[in-house]
Amino acid sequence: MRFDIVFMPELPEVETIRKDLEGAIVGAIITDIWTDTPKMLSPSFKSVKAESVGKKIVAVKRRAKVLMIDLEGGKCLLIHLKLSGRILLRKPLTKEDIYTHIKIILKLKDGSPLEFRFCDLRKFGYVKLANDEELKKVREGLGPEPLDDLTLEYFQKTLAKSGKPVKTLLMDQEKFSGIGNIYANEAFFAAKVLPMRPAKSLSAEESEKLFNGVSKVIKEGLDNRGTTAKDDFYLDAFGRAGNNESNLKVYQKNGTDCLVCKGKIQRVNLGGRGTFFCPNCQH
DNA sequence: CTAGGTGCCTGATTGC
DNA sequence: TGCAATCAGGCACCTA
Repeated sequence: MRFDIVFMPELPEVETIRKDLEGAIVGAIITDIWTDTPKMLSPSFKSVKAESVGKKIVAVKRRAKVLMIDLEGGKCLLIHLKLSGRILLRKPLTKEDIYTHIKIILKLKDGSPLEFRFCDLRKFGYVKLANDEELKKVREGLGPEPLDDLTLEYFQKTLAKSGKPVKTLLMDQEKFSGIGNIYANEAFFAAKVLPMRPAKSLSAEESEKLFNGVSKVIKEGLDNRGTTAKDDFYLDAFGRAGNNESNLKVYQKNGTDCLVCKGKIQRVNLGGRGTFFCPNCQH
């Protein structure tokens, strides 16, 4: 078990963190920011600090996999966890997370007795003080939210226009959004469709099944507060694991028996990503 | 426009 | 044994 390597937060994980944060830090004032990795802050550590310290947090929103911290006065911090990012709310001066790669700390007061710790082993994540263009890109440049805005019509039209492997297209954040490797693999199993098929080769019936599969697995993930899988170690903002692992049918299960047909789950590389499927159930 | 490649980063794994 | 090369992974950015 690699307990602190990759967490891969997707929509259900980021939304779970968002809810945790909303209940805990809205109303708090950022009193200081610390980092040992200034590269993770943009446009610069100095500007993030200058625009954030002294400001009250008025809302915590989410768009796709991006967290949006709205500050009093209209500025917004965009936070992306990428592969290995984690946010932990901890009491100041505790050493609970000393081995968990703390990179950025927002110190808070008034409404929150907690420190906001951004931990990230890979350092791929970021905290970005968004300008208007970046804000617009996040709000309008990403694909529709799978549970709120995604329609079957758009889904089928978008698939019909592309010859890319359908899983690669589903994970394209500009066409769709919030779907990462775990939920993509599970959606294809639910739909009984092979992820390497060219997107436009899916029949209307198959693409509708996939549409429903996406909705099903994202909802399950949300209801279970995210997936903490075998080789991952996603935690919510209070350090609790998600409960969705028992719903996984194929992700990281290569070599094991399919739960439906007793065939063997296979793994292939698709667009540089591990792709898991049952060659018997999925066509 | 799309398709493909690379860089970011670190720890586990594999190769010699 | 020890050390170097390889790999995974979301996404930005680059080139053809």
